Parts: sequence; C-alpha cells; structure tokens
Amino acid sequence: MKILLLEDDKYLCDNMKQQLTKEGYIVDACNDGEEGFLLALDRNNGYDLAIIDRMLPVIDGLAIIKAMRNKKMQLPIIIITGMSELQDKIEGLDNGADDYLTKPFHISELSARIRALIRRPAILAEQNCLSYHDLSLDVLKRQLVCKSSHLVLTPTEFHLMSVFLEKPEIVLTREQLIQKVWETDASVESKNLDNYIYFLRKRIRTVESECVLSSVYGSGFILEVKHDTKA
Amino acid sequence: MKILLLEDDKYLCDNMKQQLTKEGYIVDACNDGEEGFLLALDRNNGYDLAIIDRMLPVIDGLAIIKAMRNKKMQLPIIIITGMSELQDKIEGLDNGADDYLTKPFHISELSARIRALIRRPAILAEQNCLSYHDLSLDVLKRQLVCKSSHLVLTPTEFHLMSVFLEKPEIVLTREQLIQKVWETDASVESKNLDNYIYFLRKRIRTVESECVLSSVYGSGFILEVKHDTKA
DNA sequence: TCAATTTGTTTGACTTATGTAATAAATATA
DNA sequence: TATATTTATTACATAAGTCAAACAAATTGA
Repeated sequence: MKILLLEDDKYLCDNMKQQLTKEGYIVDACNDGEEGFLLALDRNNGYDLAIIDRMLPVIDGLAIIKAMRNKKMQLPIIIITGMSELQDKIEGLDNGADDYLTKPFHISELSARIRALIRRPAILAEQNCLSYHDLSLDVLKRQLVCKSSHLVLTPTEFHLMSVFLEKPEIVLTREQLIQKVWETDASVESKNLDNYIYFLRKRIRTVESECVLSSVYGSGFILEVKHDTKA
Repeated sequence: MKILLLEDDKYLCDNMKQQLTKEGYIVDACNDGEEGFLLALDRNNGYDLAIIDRMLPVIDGLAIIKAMRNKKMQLPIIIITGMSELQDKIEGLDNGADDYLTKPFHISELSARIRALIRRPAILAEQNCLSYHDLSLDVLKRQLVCKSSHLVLTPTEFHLMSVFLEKPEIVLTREQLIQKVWETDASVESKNLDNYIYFLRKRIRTVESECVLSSVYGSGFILEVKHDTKA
C-alpha cells in the first residue's frame, strides 16, 4: 500500500511517515505544495491513498484535491488541518476529500481511518467483484468464483448473474430480468430466459456453491442460500 | 437515497430525521436495537447508507455493524456515539464502519460526511464503471461509453480495454497486456494483440472520444488524451 | 537512403454463444 | 385427481467472436 503524505510541518510529517512506515505502508512524504501537486497528479506513482494538509506553501491543499478529482483520480483522500471550523470541514468533504481530521489527532485514529478507507475501494473497485454468500463474480475476468473454483461465464450468463448478485435474496420477475439483460428493445422470447437460468444453475453447481437460483412459481427467480426442503 | 437511522435518543433521532428528510433523503428511523437489527439486515429495504448509534437498547450498535458486514452488505456506515474514547473509535472503524462521529456534532458536518460516503460507492460500485477522461467502461453491460455514445464490446475487447482503463497514462508492454488478457498459460500470438488494439481503436473512434491508444515503438501501448503531433 | 524491425489492416477458417423450438417435469387450482 | 399453466431440459440452426496468416505501412538506426 502506497501513501502520499503532504504536510508542511516537518516535525509532524516525519513523525507520521515514521509511524505509517512502521505499519507497513510505503510513504512518499513532501513538505511543499508545488512538488506535492506533481507527485499527486502523476498516475505512475500509483498511490492508494493520500493524506493532505489543508494549508500548504505555494499551492493550497484543497486545490490539489480538486485537481486530482478533476482528473478522475479515485483514490481516497484524508485532509488534515489545524482549522476546525465547520465550514472548512464541509468545504473539504464536498470538494472530494473522503475524511477530515483536525489537529491534534492521535496517530492511531489516523491509522484506523486509513484502514477504513483502504478497505472500501478494496472491496468495491480493486477486486471489482459482486458477491453474495460464498459466490462472487469477477466483473473484469467474467469469472464466477466460489472457494477455490472459478469458471468463465459467457457474456449473457455473466450479465444475468450480475443482476442476481446485485439484488440477492430478492425475487426478480421475468420482466425485470429480460429488461435488464436484453434491454428494452430486444424482443427476446421469455423461454430464452429459462434457458440461461438453467445454464447458470449448472454453473453454480459446478463451483459447488451453497447458493441456488430458486424459482418462485408464478413470480420469478431468486438468488438465495440453499435451505432444506423437508416436508 | 435511502438512509437507515438507528439512534435511541428520541429527541436527537427525530431532529436528525427531520433534517435529513429536508435534504431529500428517505429516512427510516428506529430507536430500538432489536428492530433496527432486522431493518438493517433485510436487503429488501435497499438502504444506501446507515447511521448507527454505538449504544442501543437490547442489541449493541457494533454488533449490528458486524452482522451486516458478515452478510457482505457493502453500504457505507457511520457510527455516532457519546463516547469519544480513542479505543472505541478504532474498534468501530476496524469492525466495518466507514466513519465515526462523536456527539455533540453539527448536523451539517454529518451531512457533508454522508455526501462524501455516498459519492464514493456511486463512483466505484453502483455504476460499476472504469473511466478515464471522457471514456468510461460499464463493466456490467460491457459497454464503452463516451458522452452520449455507447457501444457493446466483445469479451476480449472488453478485457483489454479494462486493462488500459485501470492504468491510464501508463505504458503497458505487450507482455503485460497478453499476460493480463489471455492469462499466463495461453500461448497467444503477439500479433493477435495488435489485432485487438486495432479493433479498440476503431471502437474509440466510433464513440468519438478524445482518447487514443498510442503505440510506443518498441515498448508497448498507452491510453492517453489525444494531443497534436505537429512537427 | 536502405534494410530490419515493429506496427497496422484485411481476410478467412474455426470455435463459441445465442435464441428458438420441442418435449418433459413440476406446480397450482378446481 | 385432472387440467391448465409454469418451469426444466435437450437439441439444433444461426449468429458472433477468436485467432492466425498474409501483406501493407510506419518507425528506427546504420
């Protein structure tokens, strides 16, 4: 995990860098706004998170954040600052920062907030997967994953599976499913859906998941955890 | 946007609900841990964010958060609490909360933090897209989008495009690209890569993007914004 | 400038995915 | 239990995607 640290107070900066390094992060620290600006905007640096002081020499911290968001850089950003004015917090958060810490703060609170922020994109973006119970769908590789099994789905299978994984434990009607997967215009026979339901069930069986695509007679289909159906 | 609010102080709870409703959110409020637990874990409610008091009657707020994360519910969660003990903050954040606010807090700070949290999954998960400059890739529909144009890619085109969009403005070697798209084992001819580069360029032209897949002679390819190449 | 190398484009054989139909099984209701 | 309706399974023709070959164009360095 690589962190960019922009803080003009050299003593505090060194202190933070030392602590974060001790926790296993790779830290690029910088005391100057202009240099920090260049570091922040160069994608080759590949930062996973940025900690930026609101007040920096030459270039304002907030301006750096705005520029990063403008270039659609999506990494989490924490602002730290001496100012605790409410308006500053709101301005910072509304301009693209994900968290706001007021000095003085305890380094272990900063650590916990870093972990919280890094965890989130790790689930949502980096792995880029939809998951429910023991099933997950790697959207970039189009793979259905369960434990150690993995299986490449065809495009239509994938799309249908993703619809179920976005709304697990909820009954989806034939209309909703056809709408989502085949779009409005396509005049797809409803029978074709049964076909793909059948294919997906085979896939789910193959990866030995505990999930099932149950049919709800007269209503539609639902993705749920297998449960005993003893009479 | 639908928010779940679990807060046992009825006065504060009503106050918050009123404010958030005024800001356009749909708010389900609840003063009881047991009822809140059921609300939080029912996916049918479709909450986009949860605000949970650390101390709730019957069931602890932290226990609810743990249960939600255990069921792989990925919505952002803010803990609010009267306790400002450092250890409590760290415990809350490390158990799945995304933010931590200590009472008393100003409602407009809560609002700003809500906006910051809702913005993030909106970029990363809900839309489920990779983007750079004017290009974006809808990973569920396998569509390349630019302004109002959109275009369905074939699986291999899609996979290759996603590799470029994950590392824009960075030169990727032929080896890296083949590795990523065709996996290690596949003995794909390097020429086939040129093939797909060619296809993607046509696609990018079709959606009239300002981006190009430039070749870097002897090195590889790079996704970047078109720039004049006047001599 | 020339030759060697790398990259761009077109084409066609081959493989895979899709949608429909036909038939079997299961479910709900009278 | 009988019957209509819904869902499951199998099979197959058509459509689409993939890969590699062959050749054209561009780039680099001698």
